[in-house]
Amino acid sequence: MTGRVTSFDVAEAAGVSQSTVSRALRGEPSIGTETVARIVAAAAALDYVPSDRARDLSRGTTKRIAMVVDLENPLWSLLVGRLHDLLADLSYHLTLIAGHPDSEVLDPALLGGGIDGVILSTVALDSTLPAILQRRSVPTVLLQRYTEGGELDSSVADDRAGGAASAQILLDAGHRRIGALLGPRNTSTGRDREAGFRECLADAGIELDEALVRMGSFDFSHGYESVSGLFSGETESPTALFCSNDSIAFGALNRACELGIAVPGDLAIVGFDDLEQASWATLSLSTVHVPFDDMLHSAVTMLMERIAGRTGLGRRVIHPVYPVLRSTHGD
Amino acid sequence: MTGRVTSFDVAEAAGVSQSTVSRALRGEPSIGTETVARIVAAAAALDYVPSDRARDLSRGTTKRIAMVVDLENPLWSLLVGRLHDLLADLSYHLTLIAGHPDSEVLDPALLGGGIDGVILSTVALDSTLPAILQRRSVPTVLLQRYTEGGELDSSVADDRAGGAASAQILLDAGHRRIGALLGPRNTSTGRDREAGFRECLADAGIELDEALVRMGSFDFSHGYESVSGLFSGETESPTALFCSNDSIAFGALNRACELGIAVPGDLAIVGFDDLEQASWATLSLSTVHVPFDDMLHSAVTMLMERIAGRTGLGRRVIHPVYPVLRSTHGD
DNA sequence: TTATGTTGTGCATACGCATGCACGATAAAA
DNA sequence: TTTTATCGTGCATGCGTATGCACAACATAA
Repeated sequence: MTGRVTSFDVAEAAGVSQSTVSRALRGEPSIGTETVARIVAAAAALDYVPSDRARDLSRGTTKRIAMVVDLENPLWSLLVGRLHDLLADLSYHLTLIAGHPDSEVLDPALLGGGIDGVILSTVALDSTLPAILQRRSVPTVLLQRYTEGGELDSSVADDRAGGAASAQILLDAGHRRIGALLGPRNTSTGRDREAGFRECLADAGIELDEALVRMGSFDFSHGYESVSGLFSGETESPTALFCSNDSIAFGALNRACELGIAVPGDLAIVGFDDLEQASWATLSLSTVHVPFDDMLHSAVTMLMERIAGRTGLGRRVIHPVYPVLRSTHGD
Repeated sequence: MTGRVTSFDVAEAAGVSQSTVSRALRGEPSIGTETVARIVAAAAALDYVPSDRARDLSRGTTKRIAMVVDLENPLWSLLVGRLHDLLADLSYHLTLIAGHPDSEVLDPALLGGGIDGVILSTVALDSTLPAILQRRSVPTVLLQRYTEGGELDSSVADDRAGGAASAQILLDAGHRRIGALLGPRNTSTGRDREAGFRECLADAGIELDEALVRMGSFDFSHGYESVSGLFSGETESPTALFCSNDSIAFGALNRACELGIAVPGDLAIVGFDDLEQASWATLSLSTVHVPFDDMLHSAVTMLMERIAGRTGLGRRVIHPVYPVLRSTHGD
């Protein structure tokens, strides 16, 4: 069906053997110049296209990387887009696989040898996936989150420092009654950003009112609904809100807008990630910049090393973050 | 490397032949219940995982679909995310391939039989890709745009009607001096949306001032920069702006915000696509809703039919669109 | 002239699962 | 008891490319 024409057909047309065709078309230097020319001509004439399936089986490699992403989290598109380009430069293709931090469904495609490596960006702290992949010797890198047992390479942001930086922004702006819309504690990003945030407040001697803290997923609706709750009049509302990521912050921001809560006048908001939209004038979100490009770059580098055969314990690359002051933090 | 353990090993452990293992594990009914049990046990004991590579070669199929997307256009993430889920339900995986409407680079992966089908969402009207894929009998569907020669199935929106609807929104709001930030004319979306828009204005007897028309790509910066240009004071500015998609509209909206141009007071804006963010209170973009879910659904349906062997001329499914009035159109 | 390289090709086989066909065994029908 | 199904398995081969090894042809050195 696919490649009706095989290398055997080309071989016959060119009057050589199949192996010679294979070598010639892949540019092996051992084939005579004239022979190559003849083979190339024959291949062109026959409209020959090598079978990827056969090549994959024969070479034991597929030049394909799987990325496990959380499709609920808008962040994935940012990561995937750039990753695609990075991999394309290395002649790899990208296959998408959905994964939620909670559901531990292991896509069989990850173990069947249909891919050369995996990039995990949705793992929970106690995820079992990493261990499985490792046992099966599937080259794997953790992208944005890490797990408890540090057996795998990981490329992450300095979430703790970022959480602290975020708190500092609000403190510097004079806020004392600060709320927090946090991400899941079973993710390193959720946990560390929270830890950094709390630490900074504690260092400043500010007590965090737990009534102003909301746990939720890393998405728009968490921010949206939390603001509804915090401003329902049942308790005294915060003057500032730390959000564990920009999506949450956008949700908060928009709900505040709907409720007529002035930002940052009545409510300051800081996010985390520095998504593209954060810089839009209409939103102008103060946030913490996460260097996704750098993170992706080292993730890919480490993955390639693993594919090339590097062994040994996991390496953890932590990328620095920095605050970006725009309009929503007050001051 | 990958699956050190093969079906031969399982066969030996279970005391049967390799072919029986293959049949048993795939649930062929012809294998005795007890034998199956023995094989399953052996497979589990040996930690056997079938080789996807070998299966692909042998079956002549890969259960993998490639989607060609334009990574510059934010729309792709919306499409890809949902497509992934639709395909997952059918046990297919999604592989991403970058493509620009202009550059006609044909990724060799599309022809090598490494995928079972292709969804093209970035084609230009005169693209040669469709013809190539068709000649090679690669099941293919055009997603959001179509091409001149209607040989392939396509699932698109009623862009012409949408363009008209958009113009009507602005006319109804009383605008007469209307500008337009259009997408590329070598795409069906760009051309048809423009055509519908112009047609509607013409029907209403309104003349479009070509000085207020800007052509560009379907992205944020087109909108952003065009507003800079239109309000540089060199010519009389428009009171309303038709944008060929939401990304352009967001660019326009944000630039207007920066320049202190009130929307919709000084400038009305309508977009096209109805991206998620359009509904955010902070943006509240009036736009034309495109039913991406429906479009994806029929695209996938048609693709599966082609993979199943349907032949014949291309079918074109046109999905209706409708205006969504929010806050930016004036009124 | 014999020994010693080079260079260019072909042969044979590996890769690991899927599957058409044949066959032995047990059961049902004659 | 012989015939005809039915069921369960194994054998052999296909899928199409990659590659180790052998070898012939021709060149260079001794």
